[in-house]
Amino acid sequence: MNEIVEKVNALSLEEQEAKLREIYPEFFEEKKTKKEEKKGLPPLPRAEKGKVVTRFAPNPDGAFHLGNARAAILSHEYARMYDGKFILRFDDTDPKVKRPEPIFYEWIKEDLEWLGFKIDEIHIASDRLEIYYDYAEKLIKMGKAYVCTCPPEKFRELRDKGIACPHRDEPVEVQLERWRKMLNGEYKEGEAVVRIKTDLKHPNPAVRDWPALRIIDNPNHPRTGNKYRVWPLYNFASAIDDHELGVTHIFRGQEHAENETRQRYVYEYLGWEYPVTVHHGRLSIEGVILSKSKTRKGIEEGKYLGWDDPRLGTIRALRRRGIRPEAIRELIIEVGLKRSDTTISWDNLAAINRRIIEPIANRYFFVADPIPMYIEGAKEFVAEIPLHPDHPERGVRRLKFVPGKPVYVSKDDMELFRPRNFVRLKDLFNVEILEVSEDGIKARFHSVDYEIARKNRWRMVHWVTEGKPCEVWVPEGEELIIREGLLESDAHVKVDDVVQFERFGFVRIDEVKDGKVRAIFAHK
RNA sequence: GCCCCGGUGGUGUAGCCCGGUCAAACAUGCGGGCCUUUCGAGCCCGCGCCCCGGGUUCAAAUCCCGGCCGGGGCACCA
Repeated sequence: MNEIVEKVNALSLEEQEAKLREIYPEFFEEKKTKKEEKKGLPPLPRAEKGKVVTRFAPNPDGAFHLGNARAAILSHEYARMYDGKFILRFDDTDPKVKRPEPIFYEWIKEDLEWLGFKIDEIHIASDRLEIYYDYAEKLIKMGKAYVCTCPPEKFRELRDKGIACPHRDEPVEVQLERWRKMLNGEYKEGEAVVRIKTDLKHPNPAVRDWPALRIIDNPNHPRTGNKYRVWPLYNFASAIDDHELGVTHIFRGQEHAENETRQRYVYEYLGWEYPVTVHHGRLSIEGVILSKSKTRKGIEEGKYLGWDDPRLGTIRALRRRGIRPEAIRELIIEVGLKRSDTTISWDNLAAINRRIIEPIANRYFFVADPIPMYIEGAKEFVAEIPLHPDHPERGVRRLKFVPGKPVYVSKDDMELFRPRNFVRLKDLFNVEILEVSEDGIKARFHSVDYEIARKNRWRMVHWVTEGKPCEVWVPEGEELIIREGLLESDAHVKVDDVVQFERFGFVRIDEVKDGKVRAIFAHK
């Protein structure tokens, strides 16, 4: 053996390769295909073209955010990749703790569509309660489920010891009677629960005889009101529906990994095949709160302006900032289906987004915190500046300089305005700074030629003459900074435009009202 | 405490299943240069990583064992 290895090692790499080609040509074939698979998402196990069915099952108790987007985008992406079907299923079976709200059913659908999803089917769990009841009854009849009336603490105690609760092994007729009492309202909330039988000695106590349906006295559910008092829990409704709707592949966060173990019992009892599951890690974005409960609290306390507050990580907030759906999609695909948690940085998302919006965003001058600059010795001049430097065909904006009237420059450039410094007003002319005071800047016309500024390495600033009022909201962590300023008057922007304020950053126009513009900062 | 799952540059991912082509690739970031009427974009150069310790092997980021660190679950929530 060693001898052979010695021999092989004695050969040069080329010789080894040549020999290998001779005796095992397939080796090289395999490598080629491996390389090609690298782009985009990896192939899905047990997936057949035309037969893949995926679903996204959010609880409509809050707005859709970047964290949820991972499961949603992966599900949709694979459905398309395999010419399959993508289902949106609202998991609204908790009218109490995680109470659904009507508006979120709409918003989630809208947000998915904005992301470019084609939704093949929509199902709502609260419409399907009777299906769950049928299966519950079926499982009870099979002796695979029972009605437990132990107080929760009592049950937990027994469960941890691996002991059956007193109701577990009672005859089916007794179970059915109790099941009817649950449905009839003869038990109050908390008095009875349907449990799925599992291995009582399962190493993980959390999976032992898990609860499948419980009672809620006054559900006042936004869709079904008080029609139903018995509600399925997540694991039960989800297990039934994934099979009923023909789901073949499930994408969900790793926090659900143990739920798979639980749900498999139902599949085993009913003789169903469990879908292929992919558990991915949690996705968060640097410095942004995604948690629905924290977001809701912040809104209630008045800290945030709403679910689309630009500081938030909801899809609506990102959209409002000028993040494009393709950028979000690209980001999620890049992060892929890794099981570990990932915290992506704003830089990362911004870089992807910038590449997408840079070619479409027209350029304008926005002067934040304007300071007047009085220029002596200059003649009237109209600056004609392309809307986009790489696309002259889009036309120009015109900014007119009138002698005797000041131009406005930004306080952000203050360090450049020192007496005897030279600066170029971009696309206008070069000036020498004479004096800086509280009232403004005094400057003297120097020359028109750009080459002069370039050769002397004079810095360039943007400016406006008579701008229109404009404010830019700049989210910075928990803060929302409002920059007041002037937007060049020839900027014909409308709501939803994504533009670049030169030397300031990319923004999305959020509102144009009474001649005043509000923009939201996306990124540099 | 019990039960899962992870750990590759500052950040995100590829490679791990099937050990050698990996002194590790791509993107972003940072530093520098070129170019350019945006200290923008683009182009070029540079910086920087296999959690630790053992083991198996001619050969380990890759396989095995142990540790450390991180995440998740242990709800009549989803």
